[in-house]
Amino acid sequence: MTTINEIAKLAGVSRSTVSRVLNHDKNVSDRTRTKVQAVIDEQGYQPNPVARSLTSGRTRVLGLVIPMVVSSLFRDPFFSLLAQGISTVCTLNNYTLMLWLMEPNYEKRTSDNILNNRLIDGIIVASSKIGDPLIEGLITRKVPLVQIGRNDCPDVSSVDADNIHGSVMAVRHLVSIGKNQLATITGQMELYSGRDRLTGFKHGLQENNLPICDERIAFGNFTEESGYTQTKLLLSKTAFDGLYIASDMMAFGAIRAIYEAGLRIPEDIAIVSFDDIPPAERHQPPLTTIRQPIRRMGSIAAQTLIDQLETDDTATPRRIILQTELKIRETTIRSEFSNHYSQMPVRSTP
Amino acid sequence: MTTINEIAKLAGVSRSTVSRVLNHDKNVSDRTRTKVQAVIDEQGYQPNPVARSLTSGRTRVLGLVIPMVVSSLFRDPFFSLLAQGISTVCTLNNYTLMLWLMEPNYEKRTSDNILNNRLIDGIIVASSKIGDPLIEGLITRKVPLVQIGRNDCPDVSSVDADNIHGSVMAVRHLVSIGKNQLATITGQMELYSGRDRLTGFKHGLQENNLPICDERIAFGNFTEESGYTQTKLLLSKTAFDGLYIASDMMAFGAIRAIYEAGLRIPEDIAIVSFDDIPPAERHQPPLTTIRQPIRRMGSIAAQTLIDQLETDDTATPRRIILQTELKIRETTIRSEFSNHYSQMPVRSTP
DNA sequence: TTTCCTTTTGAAACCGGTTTTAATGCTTCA
DNA sequence: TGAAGCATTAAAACCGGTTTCAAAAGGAAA
Repeated sequence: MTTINEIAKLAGVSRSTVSRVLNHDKNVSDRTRTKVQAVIDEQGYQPNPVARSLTSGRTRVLGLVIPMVVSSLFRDPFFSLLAQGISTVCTLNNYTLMLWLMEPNYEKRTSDNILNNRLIDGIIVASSKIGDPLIEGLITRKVPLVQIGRNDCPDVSSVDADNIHGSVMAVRHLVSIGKNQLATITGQMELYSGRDRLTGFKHGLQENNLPICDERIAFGNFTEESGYTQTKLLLSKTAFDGLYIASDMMAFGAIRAIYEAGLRIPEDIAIVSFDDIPPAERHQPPLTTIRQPIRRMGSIAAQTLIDQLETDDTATPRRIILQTELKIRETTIRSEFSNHYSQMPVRSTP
Repeated sequence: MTTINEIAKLAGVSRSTVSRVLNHDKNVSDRTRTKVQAVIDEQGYQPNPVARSLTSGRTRVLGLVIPMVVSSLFRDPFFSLLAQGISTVCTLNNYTLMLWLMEPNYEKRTSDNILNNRLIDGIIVASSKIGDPLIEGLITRKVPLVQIGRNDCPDVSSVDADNIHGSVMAVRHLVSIGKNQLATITGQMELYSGRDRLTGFKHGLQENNLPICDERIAFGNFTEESGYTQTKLLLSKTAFDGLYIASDMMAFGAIRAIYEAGLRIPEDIAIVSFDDIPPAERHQPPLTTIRQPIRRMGSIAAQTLIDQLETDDTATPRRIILQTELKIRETTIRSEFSNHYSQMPVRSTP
């Protein structure tokens, strides 16, 4: 691999000069610059980023941590979309992305790896648990950090969707279509997104003078599976005509459970969920859901982090909250042309 | 951040000695070793990996490239599972993972970034297109490489599922349940996995003395969407009682199309797909599919690459082909207790 | 032509490690 | 007691860049 010394020799200058040309330093005469640049181009020379990093202290590498609290979480398109948003911004800014998937089995180990890794300029942590030691560690070590999802610590930058307001909108919508016995299935209570969506649900009930009944609150963990089982649980112990469920994935499970119970959607139970991942629209029936701009959250987080790094201002935290949007589809309002399953053959006798 | 010099000073030795202790060099007296180690532990000193890399030429970073030929591809759990497998092996071996998602819009740009990036010791490329210039570039630059998915070049290591044999099994199964008018929807022909599954399908037909009819071959691209549209296309132009479709995601689309056409599964059309991603089993109806061990492909690829790097033997390519398995579910054989949709309410009149 | 100032360039120091080479100290043995 | 041999350690060179500092070159003014 060619080094700066060889380029210097070929161009007949010192390596300081080559370095200046590489870094667009103005203290180089035009004649020298063109001469050196010609050699660089001819040799297809690229400076060694490791050597560069050693002096500059910068690597142009960002870290992305995705805790797989439940390993199946990553199957959820949420993280794919997030990664896409982040990756694109990195590419456009000539950064590269280092990925850590935190499997529960190796949580401690991965966490240590991340903390001891000095290759990254900054890090994005997606939906970490409340009080996650990794976050504490990153803060102590002053690693520039942007969290996806809100956090308590006001010193940390974060990008989040307005979970509370989104949830209020969900309740309003259910009320507006005449539902008044509302139940909810929450996400994980270890995540702010899980808590906030429950808080918003309660706000919504209060706002509409509806009672908050504990037996109409079931606790899920964002997985399809938990959506299914918690819906069954709710159905078994209480009556309700509207369900606010904290993620689309869980809604898929809920719909299964509701159909298996022989109930109609939305006539018997209307459902509003949260996320609006791509399959939400394709699903039968298509989900009414609170859309959060997942991919955009990723790109904004990356852009924020890069801005902080490039302006050398990692001290002042930036906290960004993105608005959500109610997407009305057929789990709350049956469209005129809707035909959930109506063309699907019902099984003849076994 | 503490450096080796400070440790040396504190321990009252030269930095060479500290370096020896760090690298478990035997030429250090026990007395000195304990003394130095004590200081290291006390200070919580970790050597700077960038500086280390500069001399060692190793970074302990692996690259992972996921071309998003269709941007929606990454929504497919295939890549999530693959990434999981790779990530776990990296963590266990103290490697870190650098991720590139190749968006079609920035393909050239990303490709250049990857090629000019000298931070990685080796790279794993997942389902690259046939003749992908990135691969050529990596080979020319002698970057240690493992491909997920087969390739023509015998010099490159690869990990692949046995697409051809798996497809033959699919046909055998369809024939075994009495189907003899078989159609197929292929994956992308730019991918070996797409081609091989078609090849296997044809082998299967020949083996069973069934004709190969061009109008029963439709060309998809692995997306749910293409599964839907290509199934409609097939239904419109030919009759068939068995469908071999090259991915689970496409099968989801195909099922939609078949139900919309008012046909029964598996009575009118039986379906075998490929992959066995997690939703395949949960789907209604659950998919009969050829299982490929996706996560394991990822971990084997990573382990192979790491082995090659650590044994300094990146010259001899290793080509690994993993066996597939037929998972029989309800898109080919209705179970006794099956109840596809039978409990789901059919829409009353609008 | 000389002087002074501004550009431009090269030499040297540095980033934080590893590795080679040379020096030191300690044993061992004649 | 002195020389040889070995284990241990320090000094120095190196990895491939950037940056500081000083020197050289060039140009303008006197």
